[in-house]
Formats: sequence, C-alpha cells, structure tokens
Amino acid sequence: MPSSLKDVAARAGVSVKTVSNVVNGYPFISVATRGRVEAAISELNYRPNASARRLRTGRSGLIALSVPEIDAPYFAELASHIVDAAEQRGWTVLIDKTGGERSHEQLAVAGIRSDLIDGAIASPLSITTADITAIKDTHPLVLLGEKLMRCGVDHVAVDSVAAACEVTEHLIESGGTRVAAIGMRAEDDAESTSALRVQGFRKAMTAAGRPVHEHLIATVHGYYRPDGYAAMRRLLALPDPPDAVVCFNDLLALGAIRAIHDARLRVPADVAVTGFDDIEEARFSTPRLTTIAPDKGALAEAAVDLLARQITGLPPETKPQEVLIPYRLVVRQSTLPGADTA
Amino acid sequence: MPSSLKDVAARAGVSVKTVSNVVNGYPFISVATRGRVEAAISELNYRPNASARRLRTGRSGLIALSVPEIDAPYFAELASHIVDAAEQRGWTVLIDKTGGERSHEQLAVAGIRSDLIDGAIASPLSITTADITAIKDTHPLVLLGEKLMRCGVDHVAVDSVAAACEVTEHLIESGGTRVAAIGMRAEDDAESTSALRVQGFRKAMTAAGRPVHEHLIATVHGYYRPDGYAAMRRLLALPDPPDAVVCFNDLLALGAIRAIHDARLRVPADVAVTGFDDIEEARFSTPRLTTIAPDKGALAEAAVDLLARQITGLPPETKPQEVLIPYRLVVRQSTLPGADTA
DNA sequence: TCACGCTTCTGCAACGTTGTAGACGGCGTT
DNA sequence: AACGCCGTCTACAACGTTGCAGAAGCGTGA
Repeated sequence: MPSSLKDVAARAGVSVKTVSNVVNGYPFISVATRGRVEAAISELNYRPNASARRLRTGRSGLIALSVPEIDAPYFAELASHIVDAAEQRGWTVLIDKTGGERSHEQLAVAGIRSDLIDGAIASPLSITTADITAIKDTHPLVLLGEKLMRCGVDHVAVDSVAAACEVTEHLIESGGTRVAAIGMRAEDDAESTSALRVQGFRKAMTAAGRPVHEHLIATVHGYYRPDGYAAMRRLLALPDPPDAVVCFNDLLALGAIRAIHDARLRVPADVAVTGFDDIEEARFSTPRLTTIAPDKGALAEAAVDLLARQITGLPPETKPQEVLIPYRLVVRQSTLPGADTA
Repeated sequence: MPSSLKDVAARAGVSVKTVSNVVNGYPFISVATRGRVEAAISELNYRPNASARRLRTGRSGLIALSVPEIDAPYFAELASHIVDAAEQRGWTVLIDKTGGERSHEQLAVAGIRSDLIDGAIASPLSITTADITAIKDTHPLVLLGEKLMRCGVDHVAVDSVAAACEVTEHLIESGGTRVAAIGMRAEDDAESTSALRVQGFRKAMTAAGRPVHEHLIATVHGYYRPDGYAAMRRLLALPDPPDAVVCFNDLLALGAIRAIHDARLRVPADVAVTGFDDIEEARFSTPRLTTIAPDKGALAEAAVDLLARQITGLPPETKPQEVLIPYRLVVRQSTLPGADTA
C-alpha cells in the first residue's frame, strides 16, 4: 500500500535513483525534474521506508533510552526531556526499562536491538565497567548518573557528593541535631550514586563537627515510596530517633514523610526531611519538599548532544566527555515552614 | 562488525537459507545440521538484523505507544504495564508523546514511522473520528480511553460514567452536602473522558436528589497538579464553597488538596477529595487519596492482546472489540479518616 | 574540429533477510 | 524394478534504499 521510490519514479518519468537524489537533497537536479518529482511524491504521499534506509545506510533515526523504571517520576520526567531534545534532531526515542537488572541492562546497551537503533542513552544501575568496555567502541553510548564515571564513555551527571553535602549542611544549619540518611544500598559498589551521596553526607557531618552514627544511615533495597516508608519507620523506632533526614531521592522522602505522619509526628517540626531530584510531586506534597533540583533540561540536552556527536562520527582525537550538570538546593516547607520558594 | 546469515552459513558449511530456517524454527532440519548451525550462531554471536527482516517480512517487532505525556504518573504506570505485556510477546515498545496535539496524534497513529512499527496503541486526546477512519484499515491500532468508542477500532476503556457516578455517591454518602467536580474541559467534545465523567457526576447527584450547581463544576485546561490547584482556589473563593470534590484524575486531586491546605483547611474534615487513576502517589500522599483504581495490568494486557490479534491477521469476520476494564473504588483518608485500605 | 569539463541523470549492485520453487537421496509400496 | 513420497537442503529473487561508476548532453577554449 505505501508507495516506494519506484512508484514515484514511474509517475515522474525519471529513474529511481533520481527520486532518491531529490529526496536526499543532491544538488545537481534541474528545476523542472525536481518539480515533477516533488509533485509525484506528494501525490503518492511517499514516505521513505526506514527499514530499507537503515539496511542500506546503517542509520535508523531511532535512539534508545534505557532506564530502570519508567514509572518512577524522575525517570519519566527525564525521558520526557530527552524525547523533546531528540525530536529537535529528528530522532525518535525508544524507551526501554530494565528493572535495574544487569542482564537487561547489558542487552539494552549492547543491543538486542542494536540493529535497529543508532545509539543509546542509558542510566545504569547494576551494569559493570566490563560490560561497558566490551561494547563502547562499536555502539554509540552515553551514560547518565554517576556510576562508572571513568570507563571511557561519554557521561552526564550531577555532582552527587557536593549536592548531598549541601543538603546535609542545610539540615544542620536549620537546627537538625540528629541527622539521618535514607538511601544507602548494601548491594551497590563505591561508584554508585547511593555511595556517593553517603559520602557527601559524611563529609558535611564531619565538616560541621558532628559524629556520624552508623545506625542513622538507613539502607534500602529500592528507591520508591515504600522503601522510604519502611526505612523511616525503623529510624523512628530507635531509642534516639533523628530530627532531620536526608533522603537520596524524592520518592524515599515522600515515603518517609508518610511514615512520620503515621507516627503522629509533624514535618518539619518534629523531623525535617529533604529529597533529591525535584520531581513535580515535591512541589505539591504536604508539606512541600525541600530537595536538590538538577537541571533536567540541561541534562537531556547534554546527553542527546553527546550521542549525536558519536553517531555522526566524532573527530578521532575527541576524548570521552564528562559533563557535570548544575543543580540547585530548593528550600521548601519540609525543612523550613515559612521558606516556600515554589 | 555484526555477523550475518552468510557468515554463519559459511562457518557451519550450509546454505544461507538453512541458517535462516534454523533461526526461524523450520522443522525439517537434521539434528546434525541444526547442531552445527547453532554452534556457529553462538560462536559468531549472530543476531538477526531487524531492519532486513522488517524489509522482507513487513514485521519489525516494534509497536508504538502514543500518550499525551509520559511524565504524567498515570501514563507512566500504564506505559510500564504495556511494556511488560509487550515484552512477553517479544515486542519492543516505542513510546511517543504527543502533548495532546492533534497533528502529533495523527502522525503517531497514521505513522510518520509506520514503516518501522507493526502497530500502535494510542491514548488520544484531540484526534477526531475522521482521522481514525482514514487509517484504521491499513494500520493496526488499538485505542485507550473512552474517546471515539464507536468508530470501528479496537478499544479498551474503563466505564467512566459508572466510575464517576460511584465515586460521587461515595462522597454524598460520607456526608458531602455541597459536592463539586474538577476536571471538565471546555474544549472537549461529548465523547471525551472529561465529558463522560461529568455525566456520571450529574447522574449520581440527580439520583440522590441533589441539585447540580453549575458553578461547582470547575473547568481546567490540563490534567496536572497546577490545574487542580487553580480550580480548587476558585471553588474555595465562592460564597458557598464545596465540602466535597470529585476530581477527574489523581493529579488534579493532589493539586486541590494542596490548595485546601494552603487555605488553612483540612482534608477531609473541611473538604473531602477524591481522585481517579490510583497512581502510586495516591497511596502515600497526605492524606492518602480516595480514588477510582482501574486495573491497569488488565488494561495493558487487553490492549496488547487486541493489537496482537490485528497484527497477526485476525479472522475477517471478527468485529472491532470494545473491552471494558474493571475498576474499584478505593476508600482512603481523603474522604474517611479511619477508612484506610492501603 | 576536438578534447575537456560540467551538469544532469541513469543502471547496477549490494545491504540481510525470507518466500518460492525445486533438487537430491532414501524409503516404502506396488 | 519402477514409482512416488517424504525429509532435508539449496538457489534465486525480491523487499526499498543508496553508493558507485559512468553515460549523455552541452558549452568552452585551443
């Protein structure tokens, strides 16, 4: 049913190749011919067949975005920005959710669909340096997040150590005496986001002359509301419960707030809470959430930009880039009742 | 770099077609040959080239999911379920966000990428019956949501009228005397989700012998927290503000709650609030949100199933299906302080 | 006049895959 | 012994596209 170059060629009375040339903007075409071909194209509503084009040229105009979960608001918002940025370059985004499983991440990155996509942007959770180095030279790839910063692949991230440090300082300055952290993952290695945020937390505590009580660093398995809820309940059951909590993402923080409310305590009067990511919900929750707001638009722009550079064939001397994305500490009700900024 | 059938064939000492037959499970292959071919396949790490396959067979293993916004939690959760359901059938999902614009929805459905995808699942906002009928016979398509129920395309939806009716009844029974609704969209036609929910709201009010005050039906432009926030502020500024509000999705409800709290009122003591969709946030918000919970898993299953039936070529006598998905009214704190069920 | 170059256009081959048609032996039946 | 059938395998063409090489027509300068 869809028409091909051949159909257009027949209608315009030229060769298939000439139509191809018109479509691809080859300059040496007479005005008359170009006119006839373009007329035929629109009459037949011709659209190039992407599969055939990909088969011939190796380009599909499709890039993959691989994230652990797409229904986590942070990743959903990020995906939205990336789709926008990709669209501006005429690319379509294929979104792949890995569930954070290494095997799935390997596939996403090395590509069970590598024959369909021109490149991938991945936000890895469990994947290892070896997995990456195995494919980095053959498949255009940009990594998001702090994990695997130094394995020779283009990389976009927020400075987690600095951000965690800043938000911890904020809690201390606002009067937190026993500051806890929620979000360490026992299974993560030292490069992981969670490890870096713990590091920033420790740094701020030490700089302020506060002892770090290990039992106030609550571990989680996932990064969802129920994980934050459970962790906060454990913290509240301690003999010396915290009066301030740094959560490593907004969902953990929102779960923690829910647990605090269920314990008939108030936020921030009894426990101050901070998050990470600045998802939209953080601006509408009760109380509104103090959080670290990375510039997601800039993050998406940078990632797509780096990928574009790889796909279009970068000058060989270009080194893998490490892009640091700016962030802001947004202070809201969950740490300072009056300080609403949004 | 990736190996092709030809490489595998050379290595196994058989013809290209035999390798193709092995890959595709053609039965008449001797054990010895199959063994050699499979060995060669794994030694060369052969993967079929999807573009070539698509070119030859017309199948790509790719389906599109077209939603207005991917960072709206409802759509994100839905997308997640659909990706899971599609994965079980070996399909990959390409997620397309339309922003609710008609032109983009047309493209998504009729397919700027129709040459790449085998079919589409779309959740339309602005598209018209004419747009659909124009392409329904040539492109496998399943629609989500109530809009355009009767245009001869497979369709999966929740009974919005019944659900809106049920949640309104619940508010009346729990003591709401002035019940308002948030979520009508002036620009929507009578088939739209918002119109149907208004209809269910009116039905319940009338059945309970309550007058429907038109100024208590607050209109919105979008379905996000800020829209619910603004609408609720308008309602609270009325001389006879409502003491119960039916919101047409959870985000509107969460925005409304935020507005109520900002007005120094309590939920549900001063104003009871209900949502629609049962996004995860509704189970963790303060207060937890009473809402209509559609069975999203069933919805995704049904949609992918119907699409599969179309793609694999349905028996010609099969009529377009209209699938109604079950839902539950989940009562939580936002209408009954003690009634938490989740 | 002829060689040369430029513009415009064309035919052929190839990308990796699968459908069609058929080749080739071996086996059972007549 | 002849026949047909079945299991196994293969050759060829085609899907729609683009790179390559080159043809045809025309003008220019020697």
